[in-house]
Amino acid sequence: MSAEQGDGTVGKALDVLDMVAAVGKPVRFTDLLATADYPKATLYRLIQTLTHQGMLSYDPDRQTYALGVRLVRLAHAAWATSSLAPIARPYLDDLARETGETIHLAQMDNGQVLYVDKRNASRPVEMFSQAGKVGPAYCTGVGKAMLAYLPDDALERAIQRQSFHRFTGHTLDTPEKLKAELLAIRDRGHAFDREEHEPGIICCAVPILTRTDRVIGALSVTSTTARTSLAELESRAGRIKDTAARIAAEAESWRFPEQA
Amino acid sequence: MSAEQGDGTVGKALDVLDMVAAVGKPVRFTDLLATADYPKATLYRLIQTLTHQGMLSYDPDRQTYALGVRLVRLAHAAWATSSLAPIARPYLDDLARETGETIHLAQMDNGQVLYVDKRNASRPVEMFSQAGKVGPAYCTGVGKAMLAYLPDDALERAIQRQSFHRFTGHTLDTPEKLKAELLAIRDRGHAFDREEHEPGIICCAVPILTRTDRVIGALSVTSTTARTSLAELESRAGRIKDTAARIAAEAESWRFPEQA
DNA sequence: GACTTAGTTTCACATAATGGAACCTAAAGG
DNA sequence: CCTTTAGGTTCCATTATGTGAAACTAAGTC
Repeated sequence: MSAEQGDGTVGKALDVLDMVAAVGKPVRFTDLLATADYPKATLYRLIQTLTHQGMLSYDPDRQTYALGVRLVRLAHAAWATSSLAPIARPYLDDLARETGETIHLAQMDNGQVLYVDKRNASRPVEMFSQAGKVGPAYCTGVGKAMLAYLPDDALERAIQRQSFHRFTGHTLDTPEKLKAELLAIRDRGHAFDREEHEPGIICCAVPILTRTDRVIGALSVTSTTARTSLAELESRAGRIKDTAARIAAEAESWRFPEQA
Repeated sequence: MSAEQGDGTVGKALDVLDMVAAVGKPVRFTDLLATADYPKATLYRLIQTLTHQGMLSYDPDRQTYALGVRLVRLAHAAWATSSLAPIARPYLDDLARETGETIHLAQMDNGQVLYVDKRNASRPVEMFSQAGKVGPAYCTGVGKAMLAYLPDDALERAIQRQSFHRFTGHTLDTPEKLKAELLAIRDRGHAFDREEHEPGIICCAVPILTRTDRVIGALSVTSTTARTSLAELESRAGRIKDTAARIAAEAESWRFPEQA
């Protein structure tokens, strides 16, 4: 939530956006001033610029700032541009229909898991209300699936900077346990979440890999211990892997259409 | 598509994002260099910064840049922060179910219409694939509904800078015709789109207004001339207005909960 | 009418962005 | 095999841009 102090002015501006995003509702100038430790004038100009650029919107009645419409436009493009999300859409639909379970599509975002899309057993797409969330990598099915297939150096870095929090009694809470688990995952080709993040919630996840074995995402089928056993979920593993492979294939052919 | 040359570095950086967004698929450095007229080194650093900040993602295999995940996170927050979209969601569902027609939720974005959410008669939410688009204000139902309730000065400005393009034979193509139409809309409380933007497409739209009559969005029921007549659509007007009023009420109470 | 509190502007100053040019590659051409 | 070209990256003197303390204004309080 605090300033990352990244690259120059642009970094600061994006910082401000993050702060506004973090609050989750329209903020007054002063609120931001309190959160950010930028001097008043600096923050002021930053906000002015962002507002001017359409990244923030200003409500003159209430004197509040909120994230602007330009973001929505950009995000729309991001979604469309992403090789993964739009391609995966119909596959997620199928998988959700077949399994009757909750489906997650995730990508790696700087050491964390970003849920990119979701299908809910009961309700249809909840884009933007459920997707877009981030979560820890080391204790979610999709997170572990992606970690397991990271190149060694990237994995090492990811593990080193990871801080472990025991969400439940099952959470893997040391680098060693995690590494052992990742090896096992690589071995069998799919990951489980055995109530490691939330009690009662289990899942089976597979990585989505390019031909060169680069991780571009992960796919999971999630359920509750009440509804489904881990063994039942594992019986789906083949089907999930198949789906992941199809998505990967299509993503690649779409993304690199020019090659012979 | 070309550089807007706005405020300083941040403006340029956002410009770059727009350019990447405009292409709609991963771009190489050179592609951008051709589009932007920034010097090589400048653009390079800009891109580096954006990549570093997670606003762009870099594919080292293909040496291409795409819009980054941070954008998705921010957009998620924008959606949640928006007083309108998340609140309107269930109402859109209801309206879609009742009418069996396509429903649009729109907001004003700097003189243009931004579609924020959509329900399709047949298919469920298509968030991000359909919403997020922008369109002209003067020849869409939602656009005119919002224009009609703008304060006089803002309206005047909006009309002045508007350039009129005749999309169909029915498009209102002069400021005068538009003004007359807007008065009529204000009079009856709802707007029509009489195939003004796309042939065969008609709609009935109402503005979403705060207690102080500020426009915060618009809501429309869209159909085709083949399916539905304008009169039939108008018969829904009361129902749509009612929905708009409920959305407005909830948006306000949520946004300004502190008042007595 | 003095006294906070919130937002906006100023201006001397220094950082951070600029961009021409040089420098790396790696692949294409002779 | 050596050259050329094109794509990509780094340098560095120059200066435009952004900085932030402080001054200022406009509303609320007491």
